Amino acid sequence: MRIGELSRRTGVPVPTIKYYVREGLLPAGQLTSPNQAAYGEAHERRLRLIRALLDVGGLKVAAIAEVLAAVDDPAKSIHKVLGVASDLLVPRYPAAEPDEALLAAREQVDELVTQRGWQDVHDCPAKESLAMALATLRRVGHEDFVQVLDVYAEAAEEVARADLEAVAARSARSALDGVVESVIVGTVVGEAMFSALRHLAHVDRSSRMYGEAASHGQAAAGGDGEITR
Amino acid sequence: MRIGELSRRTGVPVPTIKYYVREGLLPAGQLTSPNQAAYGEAHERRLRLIRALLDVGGLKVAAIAEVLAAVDDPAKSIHKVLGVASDLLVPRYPAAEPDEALLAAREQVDELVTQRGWQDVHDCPAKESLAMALATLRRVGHEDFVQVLDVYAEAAEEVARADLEAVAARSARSALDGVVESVIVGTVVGEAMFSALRHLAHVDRSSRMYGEAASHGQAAAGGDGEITR
DNA sequence: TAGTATGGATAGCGGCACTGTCCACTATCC
DNA sequence: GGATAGTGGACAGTGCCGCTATCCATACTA
Repeated sequence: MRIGELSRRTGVPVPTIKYYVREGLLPAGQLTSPNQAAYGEAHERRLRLIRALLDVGGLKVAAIAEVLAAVDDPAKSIHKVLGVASDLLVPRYPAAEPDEALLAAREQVDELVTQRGWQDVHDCPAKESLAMALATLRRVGHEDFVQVLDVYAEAAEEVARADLEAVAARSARSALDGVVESVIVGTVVGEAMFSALRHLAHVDRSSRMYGEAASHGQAAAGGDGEITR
Repeated sequence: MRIGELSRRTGVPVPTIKYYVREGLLPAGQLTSPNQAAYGEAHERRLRLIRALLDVGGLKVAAIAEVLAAVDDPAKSIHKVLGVASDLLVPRYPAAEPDEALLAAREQVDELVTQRGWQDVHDCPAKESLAMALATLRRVGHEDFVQVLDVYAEAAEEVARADLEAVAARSARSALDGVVESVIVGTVVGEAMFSALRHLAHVDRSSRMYGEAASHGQAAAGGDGEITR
C-alpha cells in the first residue's frame, strides 16, 4: 500500500501522515525506490491509534511520540506502561511555588493514599494533579466539595479494577504487543468514556431531583423559569 | 481595589486581566474617573474561577465566557446549568459523516441509556461523546474493552449522586448564586479529581497484580526486565 | 513635581497541529 | 511512449489561541 491508499483508508490527509512520520509518531514506509515506499497494515493500525490519542485523548503530538516509544519498547511491563501512560496523560502544571492551599491539599492527598492503602504511588504525578484539583476547590471557595472524595475514590478503585481485568483478559489471548496497546487505549479512551457517562448520569439524576418535565437545551440561551420548561 | 492589587492577589498578570475583560469573562471595574476603576471581591472570586476553569478544566476562553454567562443569568435552574456545563465541557467533535463504527456505537449508547433507565438524556451531547469513544475502541481494534461499560456506568451513577448531594448540601445554606457556581466547579474540578484518582488506583492495582517491587519511573526511559526493577 | 500606575486600544508573539508548495522522480493508463 | 497522476522529502506558511508588549493621555502617590 502506498501513502495515498493509507490516507484513503484512515481519512488522514497525506501531508498529515508525512507530518506524523516527521514527528516520529509513525515509522516511515519501506522504501522500494528513492521516492516510493510501501506501508502495511501495521501502519494503518498505528495511524488509527494516533488519531484516537489525538482526538479522544487530547494528547499532544509530542506526548504521543513518547507513549508510542513506550509501546514499541520491547522490554516493558504492563505496570511500567501504565506508569508512562499516567505520567503523560495527567495534566502537568508548570510548578509555581506552592501556596497554602496547595500545601494543605498535598497533605490531604497523602492522607487519602494511606487511608486507602494505595501502594507504589509515592512519586506519581497523579498525586500532584489531585492536589492541584483540591487546592483549586479551596481557592475558589468550594472546599466543601471534598465531601465527595471518598465516593470518588471508591468508584475509581472499581473502575481501575475493571480496567485491569480487561487488560488481563486481552493478555490471555493476545501477544504482549496488543496488551501494552490496550493499556494505553484503556487509559485514554476509558477516561473519555467515563467522562461522558458521568455527564449522562448528572443529567439523569438532576432530572429526577429537580423536575421531570425539565430539559436542558443546547447552550446559554437564558431566561425562563426556575425548574420547568 | 485597583487592577494592580487584583493582579497581586490572584497572581494573574495585569494585561491578562485586561484581556479577560475584553473577552467578556470578567466584568469591567467600576469607573471612578476616565482612567481609574475599582474592583471588588466579586472580581477576585470570578478571576479565580476563570483560572480554575482554564487550568484545571482545560476549557477554552470562549467556552468559559458562555459558562459564566449562564452563571450570571438570573433565571436558570440547577438542572439547566448542569446541562449547559455538560454541553460546554463535553468534547465537541467536528461531525464528519458517520462511519459504520460510529453507527454501531450510537446504538450501543441508546441501549445502555434505556437499560439504565436514564431520563431526559436524549439530545445530550455526552451521548455522542460516548459514542465517539466506543467507535474509537472499535476502530483501533479494542472493542473488547467495552466489557467495562457496566462497571463504568455504575461508578458514574454513584459519582453523580455524590456530586448532586454536594450541590444540594451547599444550596441548603447558600444563595442560589453560589449553588450554580458549585455545579460548574463540581463538574469541572470533579472531573480532574476523578481522573487523578483513577490513575492512582491504576498504579495501585497494577502494583498489586504485577509485582510488589515494581515502580514506575518518570517516562519512557525504556529497557529493563519485565516486572522487576 | 517626579515617578509610577491605570484604562483603553491595537499590534505582536509563541506554541501547535497541520497545510501548501516545490522538486525530481515513478507508476499507471491509454 | 507519452500524458497524467501520485510519491518521498524538504521547508515555508497558516490559522487558532492565550496571552504579552507597546502606546497614550490621564491620575494617583511619594
